[in-house]
Amino acid sequence: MKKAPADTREKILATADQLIYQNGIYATSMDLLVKTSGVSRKSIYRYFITKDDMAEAVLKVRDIRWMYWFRTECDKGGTPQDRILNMFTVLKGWFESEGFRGCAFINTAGEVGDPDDPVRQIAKLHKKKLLDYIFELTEQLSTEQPFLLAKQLLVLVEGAITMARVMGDYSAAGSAREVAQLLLKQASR
Amino acid sequence: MKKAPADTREKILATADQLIYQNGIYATSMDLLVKTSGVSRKSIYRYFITKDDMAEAVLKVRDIRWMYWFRTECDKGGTPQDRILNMFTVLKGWFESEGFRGCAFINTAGEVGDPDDPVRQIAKLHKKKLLDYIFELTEQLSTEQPFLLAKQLLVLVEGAITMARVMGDYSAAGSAREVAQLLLKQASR
DNA sequence: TCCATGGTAGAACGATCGTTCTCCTCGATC
DNA sequence: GATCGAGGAGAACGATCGTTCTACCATGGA
Repeated sequence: MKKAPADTREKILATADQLIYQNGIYATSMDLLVKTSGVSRKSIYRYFITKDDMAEAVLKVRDIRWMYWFRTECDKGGTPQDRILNMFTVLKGWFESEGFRGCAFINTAGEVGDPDDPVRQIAKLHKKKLLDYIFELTEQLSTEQPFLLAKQLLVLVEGAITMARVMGDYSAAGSAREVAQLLLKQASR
Repeated sequence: MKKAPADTREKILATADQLIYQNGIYATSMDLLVKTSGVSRKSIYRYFITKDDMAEAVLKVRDIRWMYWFRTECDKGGTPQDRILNMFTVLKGWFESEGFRGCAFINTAGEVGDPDDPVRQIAKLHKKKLLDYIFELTEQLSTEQPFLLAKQLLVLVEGAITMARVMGDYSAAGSAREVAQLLLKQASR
């Protein structure tokens, strides 16, 4: 059975995603990617023009996959309030999962200095999507300024992720959750 | 007048600090450092065993300098409450300052995958110092659990910095400040 | 049967990396 | 005045980077 053309591309993306998430873009050499994925150099360059092009594709896929996963997990909560608080429980589970290395997009922003770099745009867009999702939730609350609340909640989410990554303090998810609880109480008055 | 031996070392550190902060450790080549600083390769390697060794020194100096600056700026507030809220005003000023590129230590955590790497330890310690400072402030409040409050405030600080860096949203400092205000109101009851 | 296609293996290119080296200059100290 | 150490300019080393190339293999449709 001949492999479908898309299979090779996906194997490249899946392997590169793991390598980039674990070690970063710079530390992921094409040589390492070839050896780890079992895909030849020629095939890699058939599907991607350059390494940067491939890194972009990897991050775009991760953006979609992560957002879908996060949304699905959080939406298991019943009320909008539950879903909002659920975000921080989901984060805690993520922190404690094997191979957790923080947010790939925050890491990318740390790696790539130029704010106009394509991968930085992807990172920016990713956080924008996250803000949009939180805004969807706060809109369902009977609060006066749901967008301001969404931004405040995003600060909590980003803070927890950053503390987990830099300090290794996974309890930051709990701290953020406590604050979120207070915010919700305040918003419902 | 012959230059004091320490002058060359400090020139290396000052130049490397700027380059690393702007572009990251990987993107800062020794070649670029030589050209930018005007210090010869030989002199650099006289004061630092390796590039990694130099990067460590750079981050250690920045840790001390940033903490001193942040502390001094925040302490201009009068009451402990003022100082705590002042943190976010100071952050906003930092975000809007020329050449702002986020927190060098969060960036380092994004660049260096290995959590046991020496530079990652420096980053971790830096955030620990920041937590200690915030704890000093919350201890002066008549609240029951000053350490928990300090951790919550640190989540807000890290969240604001991360949003400023990744999204370019400097208003995150204001969002974090609003939440901090609510936390203080809650703590003083 | 032939041939286009997608794949692997691996050599090879030029560029750049961190690091070391040689050769030269200058200024302070004995 | 001789000596020594700090520093500068730049060549050079081996390693590794991203990228391209050649050679060969396997498959499926005309």
